[in-house]
Amino acid sequence: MHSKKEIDEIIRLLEADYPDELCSLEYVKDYELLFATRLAAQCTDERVNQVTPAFYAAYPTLQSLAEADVADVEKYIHSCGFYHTKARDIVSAAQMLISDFGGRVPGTMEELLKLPGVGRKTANIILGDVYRKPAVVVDTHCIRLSNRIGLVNFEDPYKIELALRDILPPDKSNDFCHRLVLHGRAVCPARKPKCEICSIRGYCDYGKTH
DNA sequence: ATCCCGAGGG
DNA sequence: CCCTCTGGAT
Repeated sequence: MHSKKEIDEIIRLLEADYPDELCSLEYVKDYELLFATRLAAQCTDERVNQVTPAFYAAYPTLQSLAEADVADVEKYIHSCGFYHTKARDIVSAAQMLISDFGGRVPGTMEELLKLPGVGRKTANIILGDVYRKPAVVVDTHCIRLSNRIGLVNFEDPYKIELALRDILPPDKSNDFCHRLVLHGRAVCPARKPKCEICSIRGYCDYGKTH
């Protein structure tokens, strides 16, 4: 169990470690972030960034994506994995954005969750990064690090989202989740975490015992 | 064999 | 809760 003072210190240390470049997905338009996030499911951001330039060049508008042939979209995103589902989701989400949301990415959780292939994680990315609303993004890194640190002791993503919403200051939760991702990649991966160089080791249940 | 900024369905 | 969807890197 961590005190509020300890939580604040963890936030501060991670801010110092990762001052900027919080979002590692490259995008220009809002819907590009939405679809890049969909592509990032069980795939590295690095690989997503590798395929999106050619993909968005081939389909430069939301309308062109809505009219796209799913099999052709699959060719561009194939290396990201789950390409049948992802291609279908992207094309039908593009259609729904046009038909139901005036061609704009909506700014509420309820509306975002109506889009095919958009779950709470993707929705929170949009709420946080596009609309600058309080958002808790729970992905594989957030699950692993918040458990190792000892902020939570369960794996269910929605339960973690609710727990972190209570623990973290609303105006800092989104950036904090981004930094957990960066820290997860650089210092605290699933295998062989580098506790010896970790800035928050003293506040981490796992780090204190390893 | 395990992991990567998950979502949907049973 | 479980399972499936998938390629690429380690």
